[in-house]
Amino acid sequence: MSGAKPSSLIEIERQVVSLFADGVRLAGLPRSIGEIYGLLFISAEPLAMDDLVERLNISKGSASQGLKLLRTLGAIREVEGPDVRRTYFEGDIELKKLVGGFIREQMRPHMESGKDRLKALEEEVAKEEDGIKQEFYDERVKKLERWLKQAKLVLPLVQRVLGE
Amino acid sequence: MSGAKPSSLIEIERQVVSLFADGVRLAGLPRSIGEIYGLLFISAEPLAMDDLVERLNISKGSASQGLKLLRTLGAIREVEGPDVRRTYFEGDIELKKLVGGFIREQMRPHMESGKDRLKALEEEVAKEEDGIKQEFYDERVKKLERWLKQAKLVLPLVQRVLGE
DNA sequence: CCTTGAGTTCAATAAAAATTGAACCTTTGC
DNA sequence: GCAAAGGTTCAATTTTTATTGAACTCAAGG
Repeated sequence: MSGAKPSSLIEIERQVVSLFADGVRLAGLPRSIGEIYGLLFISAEPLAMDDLVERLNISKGSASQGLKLLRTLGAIREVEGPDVRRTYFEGDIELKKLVGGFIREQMRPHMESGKDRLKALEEEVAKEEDGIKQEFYDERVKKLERWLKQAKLVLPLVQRVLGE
Repeated sequence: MSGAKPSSLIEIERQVVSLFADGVRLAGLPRSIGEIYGLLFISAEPLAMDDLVERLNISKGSASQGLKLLRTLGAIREVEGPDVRRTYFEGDIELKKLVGGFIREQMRPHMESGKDRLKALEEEVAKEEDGIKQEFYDERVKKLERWLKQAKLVLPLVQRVLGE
């Protein structure tokens, strides 16, 4: 009953956590991911999983999975902390890196599979007997291929612009 | 029992519909939106709501709501069709316009509200008594403001690049 | 080796989001 | 002015997604 637990959040933290919780939704990520990143972002000291569980009122499971995803995105980093038994984390606050990780992990895979599916579609169009229809379908598939190419062009550009 | 209903989709249509159904998820939109847009995209003739309901096996409600959203995004266009009583639609196939509509309708509003929330956060930080902490929080808030500015910078750039 | 605590996994559950369908407008043709 | 058809709305339901929590692994200390 001695060390007062610094549980729950102060108003500033609450606002930042909520801001990120909503923010990540726009990237299709679950709320808890945003909460975890948000608290790490606004914390001067690195935090261990237990801190996140306690202060955000989330389960050990959520915290563990959230930290895993954030690590693969390169959004957080493992650092040393007061207790050598624990793994501590701090947020990476370079927008470029966050966006880069998101593009690499969440967007590229979709685009790759899209490429394959377009290929299959092309083959299907080749089978079409009606010449008029075939030409129309072919035009549309070409349009899709152009879209994919443009998307591939834009992503690195975005990353470059975010690199200050 | 005379006019055979051209219900369900041919393989090419099925693939395109499925491609868009998955594709729009990455923009956080519901599957049915992608299906509707996909079928319009791959149809040479404009379609009315009833056609979508029948061929995609979705409810009138979904079709109506889906068409509404796609119209506000500027992704589809109302056109004349064989039956004067009905409203027919065709897909707009300019990527620039699709992305533009998405940015305008789905991203800008979030960014606007983000601006307000950052303002509120700034005020909260101003109340912080501990000077050291205040400086740290202030730095982070400034970082967030820079992020927002960069996002505002990138969006028009993306739109411009997609303009061929 | 046995205990303790950090961290992971995953089936069960809760929460959120999309979809349905029936009731309700609205316009048109008679 | 009313029947019929296109279209919309929204509460109820289904489906999907996120979260929990209990059982587990693993490493370190005694």
